[in-house]
This record gives sequence, C-alpha cells and structure tokens, in this order.
Amino acid sequence: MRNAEIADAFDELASLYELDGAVVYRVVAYRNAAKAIREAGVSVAELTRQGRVTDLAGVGKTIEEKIHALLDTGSIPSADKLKARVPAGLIEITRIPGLGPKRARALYERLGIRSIADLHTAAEEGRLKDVAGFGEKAEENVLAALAAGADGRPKARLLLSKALPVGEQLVRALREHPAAIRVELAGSARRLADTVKDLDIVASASDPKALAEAFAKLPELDTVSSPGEAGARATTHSGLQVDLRIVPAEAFGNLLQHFTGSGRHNEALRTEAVRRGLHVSEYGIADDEAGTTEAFATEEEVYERLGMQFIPPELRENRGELESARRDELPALIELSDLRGDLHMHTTLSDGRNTVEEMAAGARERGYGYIAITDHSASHGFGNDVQPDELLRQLEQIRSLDLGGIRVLAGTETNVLPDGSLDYEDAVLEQLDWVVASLHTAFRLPEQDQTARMLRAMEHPLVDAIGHPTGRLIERRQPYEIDVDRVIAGALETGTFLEINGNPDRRDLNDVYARAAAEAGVMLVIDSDAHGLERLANIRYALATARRAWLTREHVANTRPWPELDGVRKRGR
DNA sequence: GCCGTTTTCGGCCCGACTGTTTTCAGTCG
Repeated sequence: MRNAEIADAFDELASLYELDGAVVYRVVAYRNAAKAIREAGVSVAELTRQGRVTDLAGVGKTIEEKIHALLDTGSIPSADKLKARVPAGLIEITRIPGLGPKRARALYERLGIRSIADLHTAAEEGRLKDVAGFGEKAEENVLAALAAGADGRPKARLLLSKALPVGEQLVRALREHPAAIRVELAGSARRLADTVKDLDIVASASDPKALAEAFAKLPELDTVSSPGEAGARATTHSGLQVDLRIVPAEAFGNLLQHFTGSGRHNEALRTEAVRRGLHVSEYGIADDEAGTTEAFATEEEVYERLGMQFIPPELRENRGELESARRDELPALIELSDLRGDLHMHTTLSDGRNTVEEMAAGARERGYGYIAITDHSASHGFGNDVQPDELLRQLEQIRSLDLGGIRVLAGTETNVLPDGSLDYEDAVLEQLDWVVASLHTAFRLPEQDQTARMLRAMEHPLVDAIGHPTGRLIERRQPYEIDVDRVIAGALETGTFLEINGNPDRRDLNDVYARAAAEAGVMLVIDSDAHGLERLANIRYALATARRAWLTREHVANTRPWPELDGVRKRGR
C-alpha cells in the first residue's frame, strides 16, 4: 500500500473523529500523522513491517497498530465503527465554505442531512434556518456556494507555473508605485510549492491607502474588494484569488514570515517559542518575562530573535528545518548559478519546436557550458519518433557544428520497453555521449513488474540517468505503481543518476523523494526537458524542487563542468 | 493521540472574521 493511500485513510479517520466530536488534539494528531506518512520519502508499509514506523514524528503506538490493521485487512476498525455513527458524506459537507464539522453534524442530527444533495434540497426548501445556530444568512451562503460550483470535493489547486508569473507581475507593478517601501510575494508561491491555492502579497508603504488603490486598478485584476489601509482582496481574470496585505514597515518581517508559512512551519515554530516564554504572531514577538512585544522589519531578524538561522522559504514545511536552523546546520542550498549544463531537451527531430543550433544558442545565453540533445527514441508513439539512422545523422550533424563556447552532447531520451530493455541497440547507444532512459508506455504494470523494469534499465551500462522517474503529472496523473525505495537503492548500486525534471507539470522526482535519494547517496541531475527554446527557463522549477529537497550543489551532477561529470558517471567510474 | 533536559501527565500557535450571539462558538488561514 502506498504512502498516499495510508495517509488518506488517516486523514479520513481524523475527519470522522472530528465529526464525532472528539477532542481537537486527537484530530490534530491523526492529521499530523497523515502528513508525516505522506511525506515519509520511504515506504511506510515497509517501515511498519520492520517495526520502525514510530520513528516518524507524530506516529506513536496507537497509530502504528492502526497501520498494521490497515495493511492486513484494508481498513481501520475504529474508522469502520465511526462510519456506522457518522455518515462519511458529512466530510464532503465540511468542504462547503462556512460549514465545519460542528455545523455539519448539527445539520445531520436535526435534519438528517447526510450528503451534498440532501443539503441542497434542504437549503432550497428553506429548512436550514430552523436549525439552532443557522439563520437567513447561513442559508443564503450555502445556496451561493452550491451555485458557485462547490460540490464537496477538495478544491483543485493551481500549478505553480500558472500562478507564479501572475504573482511576479503584480509584485513588479506594485514596486513601481511611489508609495511602495517593500513588496514581496508570500505564501506557497514564495515557497515554490508544486501548486498554490491563491496568491499572497505582503507590502509596506508610505501611503498604504494609495498603494491599495493602485493595486485595485492593475489591469491583471478583475474584481477587487474594499481597498483600504490594510490591503485588499482581488481576483484575476482567470479566477485566481490575490490577497494584498499592507503593514507598517517596522513589522514587515513579522508579517512576511507569517504569510509565507507554511501553516505547519509556523505552528511548530510558535510551539517551540512558547517553551521559552515567547509568543510569535504576525504582529511581533511577545516576551512573557520582559512584558514587551518586539516587531521586526526583516525576516532575518525574526529568525535571529528566535535563536536560529534564517530559513529559506523553500524549506519551511516543518520537515526538520527548525531543528537544523537552531543547530546552525541548514544546508547551503543549490542555486541557479551553480548549474553548468542542461542534460535533457528536445528538438524538431522529435517533438521539439527548435533546432539543435537554436537550443544551443539559447543555452549559451543562459551561461551553460554544455547541453545534451535528447530526442525521443524509435517507439515513442506520440508522433515524430526517431529511427536509429535518423539519430546517427543527428549525431553527425552535432559533431560537425561549431557552436563556439558551448559543448553539445549527442544524446537520446530512450524509451524503456515493458521488459526493461531499451529502444535502441547497444551499437547505436555506444556512439552517443549521453543517455536518458524514461518510461512513456505501459504505465499500468503491477508495482513489482514496473520496479523490475526500471531496475533493469538502470543496470544497463550506458544509461546515465533516469528521466522523470515516477511519471506523475501534478494534479492530473498519479505516479505509476513503482517501489521508489528500490529504485533509489538500484540507482545507488548502479551509479545511475535520477532526474529532477523541470517541466512544471512533472517536477519529478518530487521534493520528498529527491531528498530521500540524496540522503541515500544517489546523485541527481536537474534538467529542463525543454521542448522549445523558451522552455529552457523551466529549469527554475527543477531547481525549486531541488531546493525544497534540501539539495546542495554536491548532490547534483550537472553543477560540475562536463569533464568532471563525465568522470563521476557510471561509465566513467 | 503524541510528546518530553522545565513534564511519563498535562500540555498541545495565534489571530481575524462571521453570524447569531447578549458574550461567543465555529470556521478559516
């Protein structure tokens, strides 16, 4: 059973307990455990079999037993019992804005509402306002939410690549205003998470009202509500919500820290601060003993006051960064300027939009010393496959080019066939400088077969790297069934690099697995997988994932000049 | 339910907003 499935079961259990009226701390404990399981980076089922699952922070004896039950029987007994008392449909009702567990429970008990459909009917018939605690307004709000498309499913999140350019444009525009002192993007966009729910912008200004009014007039925004001293809330033309918050410059650091999150990071940071008599909020840090509240203009000062290193936003997920920062042991995260080359991109020979020369010129402008051209192989199946003779002609062409200043490696992104063999004969692969192997077909193989397929590909002496190793498409497609622990072990044994793919739909390996791979000693490559010149810039998303995975330049093969990289890869060892 | 050089029991972040409340519970981020 996958970590995501186990985590889902505990999130559901938490919701059921919440609806049943359990003390919030128990509910929070299950939610924390679900998060720890989701982000474990290694197989929690395996960890449980080894008796080590309580090593995960937030998983104790009770939850260990429940995981055992889940793995053995497919369900958690306490969840089954709760479902007999509380309809699971109430969980969907709690996803309607304004309706939480208490109110959903009240609707069930007073009106027998057990589904979104029941809720809809009761609201239309005007029966909600008969329930204690509900009035006209509550009924209106429910009807409005349902009319606006709320259906009880978790809200889809927006890909970072869709939201980030919008946020950066708004920040640029606000900074140009004469009243602006500081303007920064906050929230999950600043943490460069895979997806965002909305955009948060934090500002300080000499004339807050003027800045808010200027914000309201920006052409990117559709509707804006009540621009005032404290900021404004807006929606872009594509429906993305943007919150602008304006604070005095003296407290800008506190507010930026607060709104950058994550919620879990802040919660853990504050809990730890309380033990030392400090209370952290968006307004400042209160000291019990001194009876004072200090505000800080910069985040650096906030973290310093709390006795820790500055924590880069990408690490603020409560995944151990607070402890490391207190010990002064945060890693020196990889930076864009560390990258020497890009080892995965396509040209017009397969499904790219630009030629080898154009891609090389673009890469040179980015300051790279080398690139690898890695068009799709013969059985790609999505148009424009590359037969061996075509590949060899491209190789000749690359060898004859004079591209002054940048080394162009002749490579391929070869398909891994269902049995783990590659798409080209060794005689062809031997002539290439760089081989990426990826899975593009037979996604539905059982886990054992998929894992064996990948392991066999990694055992091939000419495979330098595995492209997008789990095959996920963020918000669209789950990873294929594969045992990532064994893939990481296989990569370590064979000396195969694992890729962090920069296509913003992929970002694969993800942050959690990339961190696990690096900790195991596997070397990673950070690639754009560009299918066009302008997509070379997608490297920023791969870099973002690498930083969220705590990687330093040492962990990443293509921070090295080519001759050095050539020496550390499988065939150079 | 979890956790621990202040604790193996007694804590568990902080504040804003909404609506239905005569003083606050529930929800949200």
